[in-house]
Amino acid sequence: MPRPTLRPEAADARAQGLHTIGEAAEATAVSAKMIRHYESIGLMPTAGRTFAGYRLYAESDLHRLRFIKRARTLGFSIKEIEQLLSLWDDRQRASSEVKQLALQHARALEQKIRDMESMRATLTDLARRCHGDNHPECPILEDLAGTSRKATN
Amino acid sequence: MPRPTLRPEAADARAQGLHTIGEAAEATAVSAKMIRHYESIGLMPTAGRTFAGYRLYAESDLHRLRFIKRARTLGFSIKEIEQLLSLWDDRQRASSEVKQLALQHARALEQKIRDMESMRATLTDLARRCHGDNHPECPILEDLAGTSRKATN
DNA sequence: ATGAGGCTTCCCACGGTGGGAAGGTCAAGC
DNA sequence: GCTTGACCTTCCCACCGTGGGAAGCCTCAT
Repeated sequence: MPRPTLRPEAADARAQGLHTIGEAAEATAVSAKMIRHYESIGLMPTAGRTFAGYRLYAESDLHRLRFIKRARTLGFSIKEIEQLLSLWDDRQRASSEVKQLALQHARALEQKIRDMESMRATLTDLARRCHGDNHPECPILEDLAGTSRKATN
Repeated sequence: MPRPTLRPEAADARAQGLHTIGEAAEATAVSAKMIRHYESIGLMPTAGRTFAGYRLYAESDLHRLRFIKRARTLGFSIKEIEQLLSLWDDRQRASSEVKQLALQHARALEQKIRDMESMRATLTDLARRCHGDNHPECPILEDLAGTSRKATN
């Protein structure tokens, strides 16, 4: 995704509606650190620069950053976001691939949720059976040590 | 948690019921790699060695490794496991601290579960509304791009 | 004695994010 | 004009937990 490197003066940049990385960060809730990172891994196109070397961002870049932010919030991995972005860039493509990605991710989430729910249930059960007083006996430690007779999961 | 460094011959070690790291790994489902790692970060005591430098593990070590394994399975972090182990080592201590740790961890899990459940719901909703056919319009991409009118979360 | 397979240490990778140092630049105020 | 402070740049390091792999010993069975 190469893009011509612009090298306007800073003042010109403002006039053209371009934003510095700090402004882009504020506008998209993606830290400047992460914006540079996304550029370095190719998730964002190589940013244009002022003569002084400051990165410049147009509205379309902010749009893309918000897309990434939203996808991260939904738990998509960087790899998955790469795919989503390429599908987004290529509007011609059928939506079935996108749906596929979304459902696959939803299934992965379901699995994780089940795992964590199981952990949570075990923990609250153990905690319920633990007096939590001065007595040394504690079902939680017993479970972890494998010395309790009734395993809870 | 220093422990006298034993330096028996390998044959002696077997006779004393000691295990190599590979045997310990198999017996506890903790990889040899991770056992060394846990030693390096102080979660496991410095292992005794044969003259040849091989690490040796007694039953109590396997016990501790199983404890760690179980706690990791329950999603405790290394830091939390450190605390749990110190509570375990010091049986005198009241069980209230353990209960505290368990409940705290359970609450953290609940939060994560809620977050992931929210993501999952959004994704399945978007997928449901996506035709998944050859048409380019796709609510999923629209949501990510922020162009859809009804946000789903 | 040889070879397979275990063990040792050491370094590197992942994903995703943050911290911080050292240095250049911009805009505002005097 | 010059200083000051906020911003930008690059670069390296950290976290957590785990795995991969290289190079070099060690042990045991044949």
